[in-house]
Amino acid sequence: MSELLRAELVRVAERLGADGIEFVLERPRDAGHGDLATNLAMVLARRERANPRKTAERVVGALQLPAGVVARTEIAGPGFINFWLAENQLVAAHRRILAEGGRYGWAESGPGLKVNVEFVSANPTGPLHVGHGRGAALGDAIASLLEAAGQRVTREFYINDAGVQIDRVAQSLWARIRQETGLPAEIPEGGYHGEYLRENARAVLAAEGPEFARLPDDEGVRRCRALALRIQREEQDRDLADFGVRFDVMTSEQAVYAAGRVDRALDLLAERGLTYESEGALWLRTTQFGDDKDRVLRKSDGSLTYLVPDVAYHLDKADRGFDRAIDVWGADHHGYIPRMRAVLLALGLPPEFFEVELVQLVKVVRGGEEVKMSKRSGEFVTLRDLVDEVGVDAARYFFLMKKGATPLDFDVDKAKKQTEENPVFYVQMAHARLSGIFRTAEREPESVTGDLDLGALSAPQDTELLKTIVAFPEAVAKAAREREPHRITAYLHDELGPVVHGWYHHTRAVGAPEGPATEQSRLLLARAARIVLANALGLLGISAPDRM
RNA sequence: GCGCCCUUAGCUCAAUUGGAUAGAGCAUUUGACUACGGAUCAAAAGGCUGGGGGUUCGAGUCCCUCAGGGCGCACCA
Repeated sequence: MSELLRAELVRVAERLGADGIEFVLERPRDAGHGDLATNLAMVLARRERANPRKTAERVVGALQLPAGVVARTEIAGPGFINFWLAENQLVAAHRRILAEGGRYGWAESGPGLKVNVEFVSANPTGPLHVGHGRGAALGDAIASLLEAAGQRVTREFYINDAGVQIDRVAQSLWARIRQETGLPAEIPEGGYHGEYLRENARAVLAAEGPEFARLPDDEGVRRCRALALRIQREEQDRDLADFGVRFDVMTSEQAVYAAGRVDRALDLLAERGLTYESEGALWLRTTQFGDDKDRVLRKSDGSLTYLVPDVAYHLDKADRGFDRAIDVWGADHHGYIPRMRAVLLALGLPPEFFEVELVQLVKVVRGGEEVKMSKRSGEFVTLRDLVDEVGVDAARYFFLMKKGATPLDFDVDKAKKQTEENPVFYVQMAHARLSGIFRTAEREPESVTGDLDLGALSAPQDTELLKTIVAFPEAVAKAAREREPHRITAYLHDELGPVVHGWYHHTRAVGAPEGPATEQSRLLLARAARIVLANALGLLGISAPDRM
C-alpha cells in the first residue's frame, strides 16, 4: 500500500515539474502523525523557494488515489503531509501475513542481484574466538536479510592457507609433537602457544605412532603443515556448524594460486600500465585510485604481498558472476580497505562491486570483569566456550544487538538470565506466550483462518499490535539495504516485544469477554504476530520456542 | 605527525540517513494477579546529544574548531 502511495506522489512531483526528486515516505515515529508521512512538499518548496505549507496544499490537491486506500490526509508542522490508511488496508495486510506465512517479510521482486557475502574467513591456525563469532552472526544475518530482499546470495569462507601464519602453526605443532615425546623443541618466534596444539600433537602421535616425532625437522614440519591445516579446519567447521552457520562455498588461497589466478592478476595489472619497478620491488599505482600511497605487489626478496592473492580472489568473485562482493572484516583491517578498493577500481570493476562491513572487538564480561582468555587457546576467549555457557540463541542475539562497527561488551551474566533483563529471553517469551494461547484454545494456529473483524477488536492494544506486525516488511527491507541486522533486534525488542506482552496482558483471546467474534479475531491476530516473531528471529538465526 | 571511527539519561545502547516533542532496556521509585505463563504489565523520574561557532524552514545527524577515547598508518597477514 505504501508502494501505491509512493507511486502517486512521484507522479504528482513530475506534474509539478520536479522529475526524479528524492523524498521520504515512511511511518512516523509518532502515531499522532498518521500511518504514513512524507516530506515531499518541503523538498519541493526548498527547490522552488516557496512556502512549504502552500506547496503541500498543491500536492494534496493534485493527488488522485483510488477510493478505500487513504482515509484521511493532513498537512502538519512545517509542511509534512500525513496519511491515515483506510481500515480495510489493515485487514488486507493481515490476510497477507497468513497467506505468506514463513515468507512474510520477504520481498516480492523477481530475481535480484547475485551477491557474495564472505565472512569469518579465519586463518586455519586455531579455534574460532568470540570476534569470529560476531563476524559469523553478522555475516549470516546480512546474508539472510539480502535473501529476504530478493537477492541471490552465496555465503563464502576464504581459507588463508598459503601464508606465513600456516607455516608458523606447522612449526608450532611440530615442536609440540617433539615435546610430547620428550625431545627438545621450542615454539618458534611468532608461533602458537595454545593448549590446543598439545591436544593436536597427542592426536597426531596416536594416529601416526611415536616414531613420527623422530622424522627430520624439515619433513616433520612439512607433514605438520597438512595435518595442522586439516585439524584446525575441521575444528572450525564444527564450531561454525554448532553455531548454526552454513557456508555454500569454501575457497582456499592455495587453490587461487594453483588455478594461476594470482599470476593472471599480476599480468592484468601490468597490462593496464598500473605497475612499476622501484628499489627492487614491483609497485602498484593505487594512488591514482584514491589510495594515499602506492603499494608493493612483489617484495625485493621475490615474494608477493598478501594484496596480490586478495585481488586475484576478488577478481575470481567477479568472474563467477557476482554483482556484489560484501566482505565482513575485523575492524583492525579498516586501513586495508582503500587499497583494495583502489585496485579493484583500477581493474575496471564498478565502485559498488566491493563493500566491506567492519566488525569491532568483542569484550567478554563476567561479574563485571573482563574475561581475557580461555584455558585452551591461551590468548583469547573461544566461540565454543561462550556458546557452551550462554547457548547459540543468546550468543547470536547479543552479537546482533549493535551495529558491527561499534565495540561490543558481551555481558555473560545477562545473557544467561531467565528474566526480562535478558533481551533475547524477553523476545522469545513473547513467542512462547502466543503459542500458549493456542495450547489453551486447544487449536493449531494454522486452523484459525479468515479475515479480521476490526469492529470486534475493540482494545487499543489490538490496533497497536496489528500496525506493528504490518510494519515488519519495511523493517526487513531497510535492514537489508543498510546491511544492519541490529535493526531487526531493535524491532523485536523495542517494538514488537513490548506490544505483544502489553496486548497479552491487557486483552484476552481465549474466552474473550467481548464475545466470540473478538475471540476469533484475537486468535487471528495472535497467529499473525507469532508468524512475524518467528520470521524475525529466523532471519537472525535464532529459534522461536513454543515453551520456555 | 597523518587518516578513520567514536563521545547521546546513573549504566548499556537507539534515533527511519537533514524531519515533527531525542527513544528503548537495565538500575531507581510507585502501583497491578482467584483470568490464555506476574518469567509479565502500568506509571514516575532521569537530557544544554563532550565544549564553541557555522550552514537552513529544521541539526544528535552536514561543515569548521577545541577537548577526550579507540583503531589504523609495513617490501606483516
